[in-house]
Amino acid sequence: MVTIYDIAKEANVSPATVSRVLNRQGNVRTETAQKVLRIAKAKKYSPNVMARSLRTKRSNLIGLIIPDIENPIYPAPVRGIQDVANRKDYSVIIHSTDGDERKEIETIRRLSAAGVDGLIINISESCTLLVEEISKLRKSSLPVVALGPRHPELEIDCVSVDNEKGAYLAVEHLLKLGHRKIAVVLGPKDNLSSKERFAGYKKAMDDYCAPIAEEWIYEGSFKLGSGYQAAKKLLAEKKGIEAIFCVNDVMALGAMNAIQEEGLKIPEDIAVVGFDDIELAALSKPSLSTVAQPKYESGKIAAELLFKQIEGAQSPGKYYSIEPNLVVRQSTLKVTQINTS
Amino acid sequence: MVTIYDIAKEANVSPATVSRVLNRQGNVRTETAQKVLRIAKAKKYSPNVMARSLRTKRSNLIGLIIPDIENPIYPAPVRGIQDVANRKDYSVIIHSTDGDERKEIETIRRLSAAGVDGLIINISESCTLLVEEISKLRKSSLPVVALGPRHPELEIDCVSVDNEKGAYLAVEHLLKLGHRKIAVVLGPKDNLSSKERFAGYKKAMDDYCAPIAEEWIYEGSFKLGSGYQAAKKLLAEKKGIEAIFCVNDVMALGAMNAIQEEGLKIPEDIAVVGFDDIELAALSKPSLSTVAQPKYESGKIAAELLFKQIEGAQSPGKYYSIEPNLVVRQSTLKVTQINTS
DNA sequence: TTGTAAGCGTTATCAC
DNA sequence: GTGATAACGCTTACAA
Repeated sequence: MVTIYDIAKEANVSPATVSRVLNRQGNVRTETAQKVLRIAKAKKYSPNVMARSLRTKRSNLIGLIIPDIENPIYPAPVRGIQDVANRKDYSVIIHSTDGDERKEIETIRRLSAAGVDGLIINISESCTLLVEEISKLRKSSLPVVALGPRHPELEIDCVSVDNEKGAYLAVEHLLKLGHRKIAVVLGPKDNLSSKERFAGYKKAMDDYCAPIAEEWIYEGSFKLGSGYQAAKKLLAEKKGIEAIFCVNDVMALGAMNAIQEEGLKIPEDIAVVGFDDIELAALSKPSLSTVAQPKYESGKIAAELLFKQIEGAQSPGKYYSIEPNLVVRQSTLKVTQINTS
Repeated sequence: MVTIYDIAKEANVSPATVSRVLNRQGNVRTETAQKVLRIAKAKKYSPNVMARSLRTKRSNLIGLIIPDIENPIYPAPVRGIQDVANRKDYSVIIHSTDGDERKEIETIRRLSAAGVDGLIINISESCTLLVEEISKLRKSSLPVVALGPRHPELEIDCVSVDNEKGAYLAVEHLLKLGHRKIAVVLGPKDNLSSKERFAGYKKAMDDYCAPIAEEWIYEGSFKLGSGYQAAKKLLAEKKGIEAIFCVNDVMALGAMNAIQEEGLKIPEDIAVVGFDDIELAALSKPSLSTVAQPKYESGKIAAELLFKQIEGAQSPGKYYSIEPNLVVRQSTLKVTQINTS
């Protein structure tokens, strides 16, 4: 490994000067600077990042904590984060914690000990210990931003899609199509996104004076199978349901499978709408109406907020809400529209 | 920040002793050790990783370079790598380089300068500069393993699915079903996986004495649209094709869309088989027969190989081939089988 | 069993 | 403009 001392010796200058040149701090004669640069290049010098970090307290690393990179909603925001980080000469360390609070806390500690310059965390459930841990980070003045639903007690920058509004759009769409008996398939009960989306469902139903029956509400797990189960159960009970709003696409796909297995037609017999707009949604038969959220964008914005903090800005714990938009496809077309499309 | 000096002072011992305790090196009286541990805990000491790395030349970081985390074939191996790394108290830095050789080389340099203890690289195309760069790493004795197709000139550990065999299985399956005129939709022409899969196609055709026509070979881009285009073209030319083998599922899905648009039935009129077994494959209508590869596993194995090197094993540039397996679904059922299933 | 002290490769504060 | 030199926080011979 070649150090600034090696270069200094060869250039007949002090290591300090070499450092100054390499960091373009000025205050060096152009001649000397060029000599140093030339030698550094010849010797293929590359700075020791560890040593530099030790001195400067900057690692050019940011940490990212998500539940699971295998969940198809994460790769896009991750890529958004990578892109802005890499452009700033930063690398990103990614941990999948399965939304397990203990793992999350452990990872937070590990990463802050590793000296990351900032942290982006996706909080899926509201856990008190986790919230405490994050508050500690804030106090230690490590830049942090939350990606995903905001936790009410957490005073940190947060970027998330407006889940309530998205759900409202989806359900309103069903209502406008003339449906009244609209079932809803939720995620795990502590899940923040699910809660927000459920709130949107209720608001839309209220606004359109559609009564909500307890028996239309099904608590799922975000997984394909649970959407399938939900639809099977809902149909078996013969509640006369006209449409189903699933709080994510994966469950909606499962539900569609179940509905078709029962010999019913979508959307003629039952309309289905999801949430997320995963790639699959456009390709299923029928294609799935859903709520799209700019996922890459949300990662990008989160990273930009983080870098603002890293570069010294005070973070007021602002909430950046991303506008969702409704994507109408075949799973909710009016019957009369079907032949036309 | 609390350092070992703070603890040393409070415990009336030397920093060296604190270090010994914290690293459980033994040679410390149990009493002293316990006192140190207690104080460290009370003061919420956590070691400065930068300083430690500077001394030990170990960062507990590994780097991972892939084309694009948004490509659905990567999250699973990534997760496999994360899991084995995290269990060993390592974190993983992930870069998406879009398979751009310049970015790849830049990232390799950045990561090795950052002091990662090892590198896992997914090489999708065979670029001479990249190969050179990787050889350099090997010479500098940085542990490296390749994930994905092996580059012939590269003497490094490599784990990849046996693409040729997988393709062979897929095409053999079609042949056994009685098809002879089997078209193939390839990826970009320099892509290594695509080449290997094409080789499997040819071998199977040869083995079953099925002639191959130049006009059945279509060069795609791995993207949905290119599968669609391919099928449209193949059908328009009326070559009497009976089946299509697409070297990845995404193109196969596109092809199925096109076939159905042309009013043809799958598999009655045309059979389709893909490669990858992405989640979508099971859910499409009809569901897609394809070649599955244990993706999570492959990441896991790659990481395990890397850690063997990190822990001191010599790497002989071994090639670990992962067995693919054929998944038969509706897109290739014999007509007579369809009603039964 | 414990302490002293010399680095690891930088950066940054002084002087000159 | 440039050069000593003292950190940064840790590990590890070598002494004691």
